[in-house]
Amino acid sequence: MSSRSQAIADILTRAIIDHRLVPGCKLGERELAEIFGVSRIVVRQAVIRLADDGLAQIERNRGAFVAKPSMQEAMEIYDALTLVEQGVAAQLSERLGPGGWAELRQHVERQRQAVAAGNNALADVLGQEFHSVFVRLSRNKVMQEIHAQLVRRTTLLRSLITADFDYCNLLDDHARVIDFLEKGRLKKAMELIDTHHRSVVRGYIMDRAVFPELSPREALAPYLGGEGNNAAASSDIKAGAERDGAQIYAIPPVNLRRKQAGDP
Amino acid sequence: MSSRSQAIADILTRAIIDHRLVPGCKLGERELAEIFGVSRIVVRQAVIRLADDGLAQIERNRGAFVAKPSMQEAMEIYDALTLVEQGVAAQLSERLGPGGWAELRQHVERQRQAVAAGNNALADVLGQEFHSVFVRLSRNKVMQEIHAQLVRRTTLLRSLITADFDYCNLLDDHARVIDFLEKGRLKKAMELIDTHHRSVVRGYIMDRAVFPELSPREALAPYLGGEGNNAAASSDIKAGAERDGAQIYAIPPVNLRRKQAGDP
DNA sequence: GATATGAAATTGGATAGCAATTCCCGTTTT
DNA sequence: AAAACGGGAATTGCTATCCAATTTCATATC
Repeated sequence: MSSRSQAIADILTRAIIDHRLVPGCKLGERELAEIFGVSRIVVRQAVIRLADDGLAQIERNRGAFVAKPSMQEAMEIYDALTLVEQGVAAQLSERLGPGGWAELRQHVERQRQAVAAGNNALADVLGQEFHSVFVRLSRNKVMQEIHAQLVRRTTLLRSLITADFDYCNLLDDHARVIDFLEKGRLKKAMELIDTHHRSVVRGYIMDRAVFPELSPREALAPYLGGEGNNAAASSDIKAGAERDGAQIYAIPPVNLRRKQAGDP
Repeated sequence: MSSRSQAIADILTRAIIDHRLVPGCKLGERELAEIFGVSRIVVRQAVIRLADDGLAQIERNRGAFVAKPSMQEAMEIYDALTLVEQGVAAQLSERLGPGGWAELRQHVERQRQAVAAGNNALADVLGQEFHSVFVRLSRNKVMQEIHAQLVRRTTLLRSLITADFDYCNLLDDHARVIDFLEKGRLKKAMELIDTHHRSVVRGYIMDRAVFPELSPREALAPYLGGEGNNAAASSDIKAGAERDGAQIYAIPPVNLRRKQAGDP
């Protein structure tokens, strides 16, 4: 099925979006090869995949590092995500059948229950999944893959900021988008998608990095042994015992929106 | 700047979108390694890149082949392309300044001259380039990269079909899109983008291959300038007449996903 | 203290080789 | 004779080791 380098690329991707490997973290070939018990070449192939996905960056003769996106790039990613989801919304508003709307509502309901149960980690995962389900209903695999990549990159961005999400509010957005779309109020839905993402980015501006830096060996340990896929179960990471020396990657509080530099 | 495998991936990409390597063509590791004078490992890394781009497919223990997209996938690619360009159109209709509109019109004018001169090859290249310029004006690098990949895949599709394009007609579409957008008639413009792409797909009849099948050695010969690994030398194989621009190629000859370090 | 220098570490790549899988073709069986 | 079978031949996935180029860091020198 999947080659070994693909498997390793998947694990690294998982570790990155789980915030176990934080931006800037060195991905040394020799070290990773030892951790995974493979040769360096396999690791290199995996890292190339990550770089093509925008999750790592390779500097010649220096090695690979978990990508550290700039604020500019962060906004571009969210703009692209908005563009894609607005487009999908336009398609769904014309094409989606009752079953599709039901699936979306069911997903929102599951997230609502998670919030009610106080399971914020699960709610967070479901909140992200909603967008993927949304795009999946377009039945366009190419679009799905593009969207999935963008989502991975937004997840990476969360390592750089403290997100203080208001789950209820975002959840409400999801439900309202469904309502608007099913009633054919496409324009309203698209506006809401835009403001939804903007509100997420606004949460990003807040302040400082909170995820502790782990060594790759520590970070990857959970993915190696019994293959226990407890991503959703793993509760929040302790923010307090953070290494002081870690360079804080503060995102300057810039105005978010579309006013670009060369805007006439 | 770029590693060896990246350079080879670029050449292979170029050869594929130039229709010198046709879908289904075997990309044997040993053969390519011999052609490029590198080891198999470098070739494999390059081929993995192509596969991630959707330009090749790798079958375990069988090897890599130039991708042979299905009709379903072809439609999905064009749907995705339509979605992206409609979204960009919506952004540009609000944001783009006079300089941007002028650049677009200038591009159309150049293509018109090419058509008038009977240089169909150049007109074809310029026609594709228009879409890239269009997206570039959104000033969103992430979006540009997504779009560029989609364009590469549509170019691949042309190896599979008998296309007899009406350049004048498509050219006219470009001009009309600009007109609509500049006048704020966004909806009209978006409809036109849709029908524009649909008219291209309609020309696609995936019955027979129209491009002759070359052996990889023959196909790649033109890109191997004098033993040096100068990938840039391969830029003007087909659009040889067009050297003035030098700023952007019809299809980005490199995979732009890797971020360059000196990004201001 | 600032700079030049050299050793250590790391990456990019080459080569040889091995196990596994698939392909091909001749042989055997029905 | 046609189908089933089986054993190389070829190819891929991967390992191990080695080498060159580059970066980095520590030391020596001015």
